[in-house]
Amino acid sequence: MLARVPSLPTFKRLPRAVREQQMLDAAVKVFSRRGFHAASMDEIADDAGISKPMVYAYLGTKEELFVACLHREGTRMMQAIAGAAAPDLPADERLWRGLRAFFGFVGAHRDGWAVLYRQARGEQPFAGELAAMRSRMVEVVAGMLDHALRADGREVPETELEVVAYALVGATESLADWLADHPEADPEKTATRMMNVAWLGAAQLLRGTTWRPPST
Amino acid sequence: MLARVPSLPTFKRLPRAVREQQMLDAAVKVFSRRGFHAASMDEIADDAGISKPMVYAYLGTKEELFVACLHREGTRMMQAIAGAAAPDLPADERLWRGLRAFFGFVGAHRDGWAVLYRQARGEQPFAGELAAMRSRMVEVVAGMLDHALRADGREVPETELEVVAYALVGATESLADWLADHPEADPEKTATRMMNVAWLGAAQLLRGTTWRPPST
DNA sequence: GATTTTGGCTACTCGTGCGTAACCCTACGC
DNA sequence: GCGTAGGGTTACGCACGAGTAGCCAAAATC
Repeated sequence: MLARVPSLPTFKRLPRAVREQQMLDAAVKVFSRRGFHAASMDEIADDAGISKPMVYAYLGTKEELFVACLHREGTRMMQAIAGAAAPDLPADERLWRGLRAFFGFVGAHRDGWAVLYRQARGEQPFAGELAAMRSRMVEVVAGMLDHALRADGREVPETELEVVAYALVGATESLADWLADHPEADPEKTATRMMNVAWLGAAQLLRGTTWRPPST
Repeated sequence: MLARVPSLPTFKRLPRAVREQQMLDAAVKVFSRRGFHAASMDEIADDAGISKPMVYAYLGTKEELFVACLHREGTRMMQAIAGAAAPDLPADERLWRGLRAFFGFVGAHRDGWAVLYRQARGEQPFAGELAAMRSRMVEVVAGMLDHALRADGREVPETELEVVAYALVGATESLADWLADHPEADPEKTATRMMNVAWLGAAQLLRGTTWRPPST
């Protein structure tokens, strides 16, 4: 019925690896704008300049696609940070470098961050995935604090450290959200601010200063 | 076809106000467990012990229902906090009381918090709603810092304060998540930890101490 | 130059779940 | 004692979007 146009030379046969990246780019973009559920596979395929079945053929179902996005972006981020923080530097220097790398990354991948990390927090199937990454971050930060403390001859129960680390990571993520929402803001400056909050507080804690609740 | 049982006395005619609360309770519960999209109106209605059309009649569409949940829980939380923090106390005392009230609330409404605030972060239609609440919190915290600073004769640009406040609020939310995930954890203790991170850091800032990036 | 592999498409099926039409019955006001 | 408003129900329409069947063509490969 359809007068099949005999393949108008849209000749765009590309190798799988390339197409997969295009699809992931499109997926990140669409997921970030619409949210996981509101995003449609059709729109993603469309945005990638390809048809839906190809997406299924290469990256699998919608959930698998989202996880693939999460992994790619997460790995990129981890690498950016790991590459910046040499483990033999003093704690504040390491923290500073890590933060700078982190905010630099978020600044450069604003919607990648916004899309995935913001999305993944809510949706059940992915919350675990994300939580695992966050855990690794918390671990690293807690390890750093612990290291600094021991070097100072002090020791603090693990749970305590973990909670503090959790708070710091949370604050950092929060500022990342802020950064993602303020396109004109400077990542470097944001990192400095975070450092102010985190380090001045952490320094006190490392020194052994502790705040105590007033007798109620 | 159905042999209609002539109204077995399930007699459960309740006034609108009551049913609405039951529905909201059920909605909060289901939304928090399943997430906004995965939650079905049927399940909510079921859980509230009522039929679906009643939910539509009283609370409107799914989105409207969710917003209603957000509002109820948000208002409750705000009241809990506002009731605790008298405005004429010193900054640290106010902060402490606010945090204690906050974590107390989250501890007592774990799934209310988890469900709504965690959900609302991701979903486009509600992100705004949530952002507005967060803004009010940030405002309050920033105002507090500003107040303390002025009393000390110092002054700091508004944006700077806002970002610091944002980080503190973020850290607090993060610990709230942690608390919601750890049923055995003590809200009071969590509040103390947060106070340690926030106040020891903030105190330094208030004193005028500032961290500066090393010359790269 | 034939064959197989790989990249690609159009056009469907089918489940799921929101929202509603149409109807029922009890309690209260008068 | 009777009408009516408000609490309640079942059973459906319908749209939307994930995932698929089936087919085509251009490169590799032999």
